[in-house]
Amino acid sequence: MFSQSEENYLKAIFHLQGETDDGVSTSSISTHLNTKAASVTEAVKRLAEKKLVDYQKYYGVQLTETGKEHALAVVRKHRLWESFLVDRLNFNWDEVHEVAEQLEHIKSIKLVEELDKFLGRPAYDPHGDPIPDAKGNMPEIPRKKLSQLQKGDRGTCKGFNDASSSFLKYLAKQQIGLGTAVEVVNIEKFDESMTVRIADEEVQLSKTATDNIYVDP
Amino acid sequence: MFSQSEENYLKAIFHLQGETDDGVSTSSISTHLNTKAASVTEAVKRLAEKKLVDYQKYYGVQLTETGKEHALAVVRKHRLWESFLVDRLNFNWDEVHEVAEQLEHIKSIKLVEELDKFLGRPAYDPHGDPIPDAKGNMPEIPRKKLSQLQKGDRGTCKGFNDASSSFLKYLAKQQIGLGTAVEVVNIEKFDESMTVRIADEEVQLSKTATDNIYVDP
DNA sequence: TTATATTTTTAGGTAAAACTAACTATTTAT
DNA sequence: ATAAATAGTTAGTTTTACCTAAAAATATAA
Repeated sequence: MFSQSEENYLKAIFHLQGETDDGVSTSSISTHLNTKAASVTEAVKRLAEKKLVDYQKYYGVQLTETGKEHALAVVRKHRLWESFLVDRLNFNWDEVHEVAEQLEHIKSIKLVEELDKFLGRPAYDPHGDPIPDAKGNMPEIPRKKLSQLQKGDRGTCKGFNDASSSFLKYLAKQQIGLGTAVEVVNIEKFDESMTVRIADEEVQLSKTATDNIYVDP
Repeated sequence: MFSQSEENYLKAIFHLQGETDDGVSTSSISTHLNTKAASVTEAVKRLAEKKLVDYQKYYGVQLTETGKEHALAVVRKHRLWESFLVDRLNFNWDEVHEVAEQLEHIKSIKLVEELDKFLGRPAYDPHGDPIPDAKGNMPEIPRKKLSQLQKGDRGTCKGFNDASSSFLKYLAKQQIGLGTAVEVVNIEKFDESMTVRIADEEVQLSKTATDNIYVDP
């Protein structure tokens, strides 16, 4: 089995890897996990020894097949627990992250399977992110960033990219949540900030914000 | 906050302390936690430094008020999670322990409170053990397992833990039901099986069976 | 293309939590 | 009451996972 720390590294690398095929840098991992670069180098060496990542000095890391499977298993648990907290325990979707960070490390295959069944095998978590199935397959959804919409376009919020609690609180304050209907009223040229209409209220959103909000047309 | 290891020590000391007022011995803790006595001495020193136990070299440890509160909080979480696993996730009562050992260390006051509410504020866990409330109070009359009675003790059956049909058939065959009066005639040392008198008949019950029968004195 | 800046790694240190082996205190039995 | 047995503690290691400071490699800019 793997330690919590190892699982956190796998997850971080998974998230940072994204679509690209190049290695994930030491510093990006250290930023993501709030540790120092030196600690990352050590951790990554341990992971490489265990064949969970491919690591080349000075050129970053990539998950191996095994590493990716494990990362996906952790992501699956994280998102299932978030669903549980919101759907069954009355948590708000912006206060589940830290707790799910702990719960995702619980080791029990039966627990995950039964939790999934109990929740009705949800495809998306409360943030709109897809939940991998037991084999690591994600449901595929076409998602657009709010920042990609044009003036006059309408959409429905389907997910949020940045899971930081400050961002989630910001969204809550603006009355934006999953399923919220938005209409682009105006886009400022100089900073790409957006004025959007939400239930007859007009709200100003920075490019940073609209980059992190996913919408369906 | 306290580490998992520290919480495990607190819980072990709590369980070993029982009713008595004398200190819990190093060796009993090491047996309970499957560690070595030397490790316990070290751990206990750390706990004493944090004012969670009173420790006198060579004379064992006792929980302080704070230590006891914390131990009870962990016990509460453990038993709530066991209830959740059995009542909602279709676990059998004999496969929940290891998972609950992990879940009991999750840190979130809201989680415990909401879980308790979600489960309908149960008074007993699936093993029949009382669940402390948020303040650390246990339900008044804790139920006893038949296996906890001594030779010569009498009791009345108040409930059964294992609801499997094989167990219920077994009980029916032995003429044991709700309200049945039992008297402990003998306890075998080597396998803890019990001879009980039920309406002038003597019956042999395994430890597995007596663990699943609750009695009032 | 060389100098500077940035990034990454190495080296050395710390703390928690376990271990073994050796020593010390307490208890028990003759 | 003293020796033997049992129990508990100390000392010295190990592993994991973090850190800082210094060195090395890579990237960038004049």
